[in-house]
Amino acid sequence: MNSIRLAIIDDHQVVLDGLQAMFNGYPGISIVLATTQQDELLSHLQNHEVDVALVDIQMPEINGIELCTRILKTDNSVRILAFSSFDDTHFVKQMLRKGALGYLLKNAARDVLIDAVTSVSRGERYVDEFLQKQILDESLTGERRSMYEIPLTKREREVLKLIGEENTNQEIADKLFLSLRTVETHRSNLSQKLGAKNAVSLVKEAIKRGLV
Amino acid sequence: MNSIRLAIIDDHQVVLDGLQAMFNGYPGISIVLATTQQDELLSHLQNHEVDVALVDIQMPEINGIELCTRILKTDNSVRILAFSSFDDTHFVKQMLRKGALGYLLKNAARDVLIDAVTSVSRGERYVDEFLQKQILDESLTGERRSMYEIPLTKREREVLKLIGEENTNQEIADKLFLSLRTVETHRSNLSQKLGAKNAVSLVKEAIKRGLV
DNA sequence: ATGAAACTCCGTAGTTGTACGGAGATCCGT
DNA sequence: ACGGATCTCCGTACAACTACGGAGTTTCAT
Repeated sequence: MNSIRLAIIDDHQVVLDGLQAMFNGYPGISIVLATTQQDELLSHLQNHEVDVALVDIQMPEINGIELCTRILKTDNSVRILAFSSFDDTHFVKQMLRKGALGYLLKNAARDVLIDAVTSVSRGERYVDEFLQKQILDESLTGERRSMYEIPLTKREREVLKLIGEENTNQEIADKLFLSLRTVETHRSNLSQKLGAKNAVSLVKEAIKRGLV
Repeated sequence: MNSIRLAIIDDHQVVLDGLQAMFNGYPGISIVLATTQQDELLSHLQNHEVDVALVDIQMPEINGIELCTRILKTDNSVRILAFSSFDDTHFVKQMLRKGALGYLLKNAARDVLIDAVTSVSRGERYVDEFLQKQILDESLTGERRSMYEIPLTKREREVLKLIGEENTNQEIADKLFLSLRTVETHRSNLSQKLGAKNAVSLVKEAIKRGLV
């Protein structure tokens, strides 16, 4: 049985080393690439076979979902295992929909890591136990959807973004070619959806959602 | 020559493993503790000698500066090496003032890590090269101080914090036993100091400063 | 003990955002 | 082709914040 060819990308050298160390004594997995550069990963994928890519999805300047897409565009046979300390369930679902086959939290222990990589290499979905439970809970209660998940319309997101960028309603109206009143409506809808008390809550939401 | 007794705290297991791996082949440093729990670190310090503590200063629920203080309160002979991916120079300075002897970025390579731990163990300050340069630049130009650094008075910080927590001026006045007008004054001073256009800018600042 | 900085408070006016509630136009999926 | 969601716009009244500018009182370091 061949060992699993694993490529790793993370912007922190220690994490790369930590992972190498973790997999070192384990023959079933061999690390074929460990890098901090997304270009390096992509070009590697063009020239070499890789079974699993362990991807840190919260790197500066790079959007995790975007990176996921690019990886699959380069080689759609790679199984992606997302690696993050971001535990918002909605984000997890997003990643899984965008092509990741697994989602692991950074505080995972060695055994879990090996287990996850192995599962994913076989084409099986693997989601961190904690998150699984979380998602299940949310599905059951139906109600406990994270703030994050409250769906906003495209327009609302645009407006929220501009609010976060310190525009007044009038400025937003000008930029989006809307009437002031329309912007006010969107804003009011946003406030209601997000349970926001005032501009401050809205900004915080905008930041949470990565709009700012 | 005895090897340096190093304690590590970080909330991610991989990072702990990565660090252990990095120091493994190096006899000059021996890791006496690697934990994700702050309590564990503190109780260890009470019963054992530790030369250097490598501290992840951005852990959930725990404020880096606060942790620093606690460590030194437990054993003020420990040399603290802050370990973070947060590269705001003002924050770095804060940490160094609050008792950390070194500040290292998480993307540091093995050699740098060893160098840093060794220096710090000798009581020498160690600051990440990139940050050193940054700080120097800022000192020279005098002007490029990060927004972060604009000094706020205690009251102003209190007010800014409450603004960030979604209070209206009236609510802030009530909580601090001030007149509404006073709060308005503070707010106006804050806006001026921070070049804030509106509430939104203020919140962003509050977040940057870790007040929220 | 003296002065600078910080903290406190106020008046007046004007701008911006919030809270109601109503309504036509458009897009999109079954 | 129909219905629901979305997007657009408006009236009115009120709440919250901003922009000026002025001034007395602590507090604290030299």
